[in-house]
Amino acid sequence: MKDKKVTINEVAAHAGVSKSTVSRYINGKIDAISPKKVKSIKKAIEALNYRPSQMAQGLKVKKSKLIGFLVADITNPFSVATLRGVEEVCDQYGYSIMVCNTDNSPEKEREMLHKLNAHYIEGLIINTTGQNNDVLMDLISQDVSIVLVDRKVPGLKLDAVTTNNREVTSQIVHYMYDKGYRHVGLFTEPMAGISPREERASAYTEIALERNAGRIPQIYEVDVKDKAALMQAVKSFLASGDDQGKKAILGNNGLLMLKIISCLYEMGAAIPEDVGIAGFDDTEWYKLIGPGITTIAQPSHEMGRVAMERIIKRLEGDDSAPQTIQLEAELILRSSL
Amino acid sequence: MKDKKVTINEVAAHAGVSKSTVSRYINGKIDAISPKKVKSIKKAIEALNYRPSQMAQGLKVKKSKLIGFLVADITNPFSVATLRGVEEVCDQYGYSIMVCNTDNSPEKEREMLHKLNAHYIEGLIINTTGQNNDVLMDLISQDVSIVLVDRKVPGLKLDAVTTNNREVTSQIVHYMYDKGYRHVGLFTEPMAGISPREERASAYTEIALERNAGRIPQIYEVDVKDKAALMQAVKSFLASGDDQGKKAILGNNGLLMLKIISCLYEMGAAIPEDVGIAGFDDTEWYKLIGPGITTIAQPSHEMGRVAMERIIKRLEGDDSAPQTIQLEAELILRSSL
DNA sequence: CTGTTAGCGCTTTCAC
DNA sequence: GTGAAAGCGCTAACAG
Repeated sequence: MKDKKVTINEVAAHAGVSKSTVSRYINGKIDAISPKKVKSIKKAIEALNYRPSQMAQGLKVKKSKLIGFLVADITNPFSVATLRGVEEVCDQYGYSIMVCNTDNSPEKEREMLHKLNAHYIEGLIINTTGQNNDVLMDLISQDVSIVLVDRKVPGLKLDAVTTNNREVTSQIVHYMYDKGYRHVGLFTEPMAGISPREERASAYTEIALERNAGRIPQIYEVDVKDKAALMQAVKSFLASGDDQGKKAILGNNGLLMLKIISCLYEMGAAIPEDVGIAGFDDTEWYKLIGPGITTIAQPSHEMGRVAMERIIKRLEGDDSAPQTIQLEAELILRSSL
Repeated sequence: MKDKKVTINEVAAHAGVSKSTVSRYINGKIDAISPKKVKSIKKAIEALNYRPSQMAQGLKVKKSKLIGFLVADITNPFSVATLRGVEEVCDQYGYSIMVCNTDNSPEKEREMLHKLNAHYIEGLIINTTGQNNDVLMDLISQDVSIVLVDRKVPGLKLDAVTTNNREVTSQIVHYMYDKGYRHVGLFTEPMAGISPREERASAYTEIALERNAGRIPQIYEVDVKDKAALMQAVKSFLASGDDQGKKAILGNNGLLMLKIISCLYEMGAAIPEDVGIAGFDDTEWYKLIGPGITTIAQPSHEMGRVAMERIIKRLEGDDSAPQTIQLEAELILRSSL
């Protein structure tokens, strides 16, 4: 039962060659080996069911074939879609993924980064809190390729993959006013220096100011985890102002949208009759809820792919200046507005 | 910039001790070291920002601190919830998780298994296709602890964590008939030897036979990916029989439910007026769709926790007979029936 | 073409 | 208490 792992030595013995030759074989230097030895090595490997140890290889060549994927919350469908994209190209190149959640906690993020580092990850795709730039720099200096997804960090010269948050936010806010809404409120998770949130808020503010002169843009920073507070915020928005003109909510991400809709549902508010709503991230159930939720679909899967491809390029030696790749989000009109 | 990684040797040099002593320190054998050396080592580690290499440690002690999580599809919310559970206890014990998707393909599963094996995973939590028992046995013989989640495999004596599929399926099917439905159709992904699907189908069949004498239970095996075929199946079910009595659909998992509801929505069928529906897995949006979807909530998060705890126990040396831990799913009544 | 040798970063006897 | 030495499984010169 305890076969333990078969090593290169046993293969070498079985095949009657030295382990260097087996090593050559493993590494594809087949035409530097005599055909007969190739055969016997191949046979030995099959007979013994041998698989080279990543750990040993890695220790030697400093390549773990591991990619870290550090997200705020894997529960967010956005993250899962991204992960899938990352995975696609990882598979293609023989990399494996280590997934970690930070729950948006800088401390946890720090811890995870150290852990990933101990595993000698070669690449890191991260949705950072922005509070651990020092650790990130450490990683860089140890030759791990990093790409930021979704969130950029001011002052960190790193590859990044983002969406055109400003443009698309303007677009939807304009659309909301065009639809006749007089009061558009933005609900967002705490901005805390997180770039997409800030970009969206800033684009929202700009348009809201422009389209609704005299009315102060209403931004509600809420904690998705705190249902009661969220309910409170929603109620407060609905009760706000002079009560003239229709109101609509713009939700900053899919998870938050879910919670907001949930609140509306509990309050018995009809969409879009009582209140319009639109938000970021498109999940498959958006079209099933009530009249269908109008939304901004982010190319999350694509973002994952692109991010990982960037890492591959870096790993292959590309050392051009860090670039941020901006992908286009798409406005999907349904009937919640 | 290229600081490269600092090693135990540098720490030893900096602290003026041998690397053995540093090693002892790392491994917590502190009271076997003189206090002054402890101090200087500690200082050196901090100064140098040293982190021991998992790879080197692992190679030496045959412990990678890596757990494999192999699921059919991480896109399924069930999998994500489970992953979160697994992660919780992993964090607690210093393990990291390697996540892989098999897409229910035995070949891909096999490949992933080999990859994980090359990384010397210590534990494996798997949602298996059931077609790679040989590889699983290999892993076992190499001392990796395996626990099956959700899906059991006949003939494989392994720890498993499942839900009480039969009981809860009976319960809901009874409930459906009690509610006055005369025709209950089960929609499931291909059973193909996958235990929960079979258990549910068998429980369904039993109750359907019992409650609706004379009518043959209707099981539709469909591919979630094939929208057209699914639509066809739904239509066929709705058109079936003598058209007397209300019809209801029982969907075998969350992803499938989403697709089915989507079909119903496109067909303009009202829930529950035109057709009742209920299914497995509870996702947060279930309650927001139409009248709210009646469902069977599986304790997926808990399943992940329990599975990983089992692995920890095994890793700690527990070698009692494999056990299957059955957790209770819960019927959540809403208004889709 | 192929084997010998050294060593990746760490742990672990085994003496002192 | 502590260091020297050997070795985990593998790769990479370096000879031959």
